Amino acid sequence: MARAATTSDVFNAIAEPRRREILVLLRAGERPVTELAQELGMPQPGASKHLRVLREVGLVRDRKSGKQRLYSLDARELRAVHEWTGGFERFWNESFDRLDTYLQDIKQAKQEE
Amino acid sequence: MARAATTSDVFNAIAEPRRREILVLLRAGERPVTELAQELGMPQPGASKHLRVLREVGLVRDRKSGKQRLYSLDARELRAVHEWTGGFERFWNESFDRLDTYLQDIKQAKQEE
DNA sequence: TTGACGCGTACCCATATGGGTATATGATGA
DNA sequence: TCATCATATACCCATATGGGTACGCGTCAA
Repeated sequence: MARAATTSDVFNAIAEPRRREILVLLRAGERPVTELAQELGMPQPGASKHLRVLREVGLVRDRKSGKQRLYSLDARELRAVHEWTGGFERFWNESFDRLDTYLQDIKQAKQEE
Repeated sequence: MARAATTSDVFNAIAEPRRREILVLLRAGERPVTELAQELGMPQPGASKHLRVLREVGLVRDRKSGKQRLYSLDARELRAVHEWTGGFERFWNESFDRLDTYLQDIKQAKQEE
């Protein structure tokens, strides 16, 4: 069954380093494929494929402009990832040495409810 | 060349829904593999494999306890993901309709420097 | 020492993935 | 209409991935 389709999951879409680079590049504004490919140091078809994945999960948009197709960022989906990881914030804030104690406190508090 | 090794990249490690579930489950405290497998509704070897990936990227730790091996969360690496996505915050906060204007403003401000 | 647990690994398999090259498609300008 | 530029697709390939099953290994109790 392999992994869930990349094209349907934002987490999977940003699992690719190149795609993350593309998103970062697009923060500076919309860009045509060729330019992105150049900045990534990869052939155009490769960039196009990555952009397709990003488009299908909704992380980028495109609009035609003459012969070109300009891609732009649509970061809304990234918010979900940000919030999901945010759900672990108290765990990385806790000193790891104290984590055990911390968990025991929670457990105990729960039993006392 | 396929994708970068899952075992070396946190983004890749959390691209798997099951692995994300495991992390969530571990927020409640350390657990043995069998229990996790049960809660995930998957055979133990499968859970072990996912746990191995999580361990190799440093998202979980394990300690032996008699016949069991207890896994616990180490969310520190998730912070990187949280911060990376956080770098896009201003983009999902901006109304998308206004994004163009926003970018132009930035561009103009830059030229005026 | 033996048997039962709890777990990690080895294998095998179907499939998704990313890269590369060639080529189809679309739009523009002469 | 034709040549050209900008992109997307179609293929082909090597490889990583996740799932399932069988099994090896260490630990504990009797």
